[in-house]
Amino acid sequence: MPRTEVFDREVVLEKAKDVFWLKGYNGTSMQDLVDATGLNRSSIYNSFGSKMELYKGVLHHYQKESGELFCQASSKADGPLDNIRMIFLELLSGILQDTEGKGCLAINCTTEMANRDANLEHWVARNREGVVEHFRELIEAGQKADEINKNKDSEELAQYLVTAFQGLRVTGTSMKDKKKLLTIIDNTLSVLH
Amino acid sequence: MPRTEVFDREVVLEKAKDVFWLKGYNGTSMQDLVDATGLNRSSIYNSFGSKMELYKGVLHHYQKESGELFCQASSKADGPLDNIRMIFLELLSGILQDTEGKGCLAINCTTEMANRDANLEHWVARNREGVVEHFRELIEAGQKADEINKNKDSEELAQYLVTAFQGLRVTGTSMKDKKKLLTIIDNTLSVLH
DNA sequence: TCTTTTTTGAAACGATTGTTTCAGTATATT
DNA sequence: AATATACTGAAACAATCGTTTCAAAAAAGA
Repeated sequence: MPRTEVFDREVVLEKAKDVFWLKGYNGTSMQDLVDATGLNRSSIYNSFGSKMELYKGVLHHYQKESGELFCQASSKADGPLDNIRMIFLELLSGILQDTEGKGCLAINCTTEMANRDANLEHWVARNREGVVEHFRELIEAGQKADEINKNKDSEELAQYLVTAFQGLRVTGTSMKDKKKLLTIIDNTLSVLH
Repeated sequence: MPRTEVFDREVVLEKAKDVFWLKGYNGTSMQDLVDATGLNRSSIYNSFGSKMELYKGVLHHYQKESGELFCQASSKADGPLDNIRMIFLELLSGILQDTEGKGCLAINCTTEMANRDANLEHWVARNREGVVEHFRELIEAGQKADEINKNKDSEELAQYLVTAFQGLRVTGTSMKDKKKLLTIIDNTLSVLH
């Protein structure tokens, strides 16, 4: 009976994501989204409701695929500690490739929007907790494998690593010296020993 | 002959700062600035030129007074290493007092605007360099006083500390657990030993 | 007090904001 | 092929955007 959606929802979210990522929520106009997605205004409202709902859809989509960085790191890594190092090296690679200065969508959302919308605030907090847990598991595995100091609390170390991770992402926006960024990573990871 | 300005430029910048800080550049309207400063629209344009020029004036004003945190830390500190710790504790205090979730104006500018305006990009980079230098001086003093590991490069440690500082500020926006934030600081500073 | 200079207030500017409307088109099922 | 459904396109919505305009008001020096 009904006509089916002619566009791929995931592809649209991907394209919308790029715009929000580059320009931020308030810096992105509906016209920007129309241009970027190729959809008509009414189609966007028909399928996503509003600009804010589209933004939240983009964040949800981003969260699903943000595990990619961790998968990539995991596949290249030799053991838990090296896995953690690889995560930071993947971040470094992302920073150096980020010629547009888009930064991190989650951090951009944190600094721009989290204090204006309770839903976004919760999303940011939960997203962070997910990364903390991933780090914690890697740290505990590293402690079992005697690669990481067993006297240190894995939760505390994980909180520390996520903070360092976010800091590196912010630093990488205004400072793209590879050598300096590498020494920052080395110093960061030295806490695990 | 001329009529003098009836308002205090610094006070206006201070009030405008609060709005930009809370809502971001794109999230702040000219009407918001009129309401917050109490000035008339034409007075703002007469004295500051445009919204963007006012924003840059606010950043300049912010930079001048941002040294306050470091002064406060310095006055309370007992030696260079303790000074560094005090800087992080002052940041922690600021995070816990920041009930509106304003975050850090410099970081907000970095993530929202630095990739859209070359002037702001340079401001962010120079602002960061200033903090790096302050940390480097404290580190070198700490090394001379045998409080900080002399085998580590002071510039590299300073870069690391600034990154950690920025990370803590971002983390503090979505996670306000004082105990956890304190252990993050402890882990961060353990690199200096 | 008169003159000169600048700020002030209010209104209006065109452009753009996010959103809605609706007639027309396209498609999957009956 | 007919029908039912919902997507598409273009125009228009009121509201707000950043900015400009200009006459009136205010204050310092003459």
